[in-house]
Amino acid sequence: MPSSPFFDSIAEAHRQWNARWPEHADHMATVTSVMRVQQLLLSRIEETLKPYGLTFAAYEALQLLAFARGALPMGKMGERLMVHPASVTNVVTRLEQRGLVERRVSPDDRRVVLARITSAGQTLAWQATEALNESSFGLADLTRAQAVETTDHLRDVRAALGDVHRPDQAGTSPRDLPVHP
Amino acid sequence: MPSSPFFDSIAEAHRQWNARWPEHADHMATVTSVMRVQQLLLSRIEETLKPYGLTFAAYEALQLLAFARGALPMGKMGERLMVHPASVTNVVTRLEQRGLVERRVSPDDRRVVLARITSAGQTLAWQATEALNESSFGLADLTRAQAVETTDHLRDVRAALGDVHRPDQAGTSPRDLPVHP
DNA sequence: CTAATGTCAGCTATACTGAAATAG
DNA sequence: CCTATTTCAGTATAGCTGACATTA
Repeated sequence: MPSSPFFDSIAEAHRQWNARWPEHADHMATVTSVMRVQQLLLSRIEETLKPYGLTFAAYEALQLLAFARGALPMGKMGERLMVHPASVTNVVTRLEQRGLVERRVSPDDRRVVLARITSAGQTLAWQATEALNESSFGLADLTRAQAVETTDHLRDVRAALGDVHRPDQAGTSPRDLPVHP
Repeated sequence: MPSSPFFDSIAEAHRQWNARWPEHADHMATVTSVMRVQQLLLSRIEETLKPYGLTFAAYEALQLLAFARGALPMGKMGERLMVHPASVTNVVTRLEQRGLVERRVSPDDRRVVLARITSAGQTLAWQATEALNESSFGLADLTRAQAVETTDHLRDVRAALGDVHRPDQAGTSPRDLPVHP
């Protein structure tokens, strides 16, 4: 919760940075803004998900399987979600204990464990998604135009972070998944 | 449609959402973008901070005290950092054990505990800040103009989240800077 | 043989809850 | 008596490391 309604702590931090390190203040402010928005959004989203017993990480894993046709290898889930392999084991185990997901060994490669969503999991994923959609993922006060613009700018940022290639530069350089360096 | 080896998982998610819940796909994409950027940035930043033995949360607390003239009440730190009071106790205790921060009871209100940075803490905070500035907080590939634009858009988002009230205030984003180097 | 996949134990850190202690 | 501030114990989760078994 914000301390004072008319005090923007990020603007304040930008001022202080600008007085000392003016070359770096703008990038600092961008990073701080991202962190703050993420914190606020995560808080709202987890509040929305709480009735379904899901954290956002658990929801992301479940929704990934809900969209997937058939089963996904654990490793593939880690790539898509950009989380550590051990974290995939962790979250899938908890979903499995609740009967939302099933594990089975791949017949093609017996090292591989496939995760598949159950019908109970599909039902819960659908309900949780409905709730998130109803709340506009916490951004109900943002117009769709603002949402699109923000996503576009964040695509530039993701491009600078190597997460995506700009639409105007097709297939030029490598992509490695920054999961664990 | 050729399945490009460089596919944007956020664009992919937006496409899937749009096929099912077109009213909500744009907001979903914004939230997913914020989460992804935060994840990538945090990873880079914590890598930069690792030589100093600081997590990003610990750095934020230390830097808050480095900017503060004198001491800050624990509760005030929690407000500024937007973290739970128990988390403030947690991080300050760890900083105190390393001699970077000192606690003392406020003479004005003996319920209040004041935290003050030590000279060792000031030195470490300065070094860590230098390292972060040098790395442009992980955003070296982003121009300053892009950084400013992104911060501006995220201010709209923060306004929609109640984090700031008047987005049209001047002085927070220097628009008189060169647009492109 | 080496490499890949997933799991496990163990560690650290964050974040919250509810109770308690102290002080205003 | 009531409220405010901080701490503490306990719980849950996230994320990582290193070791390991299994299999390709």
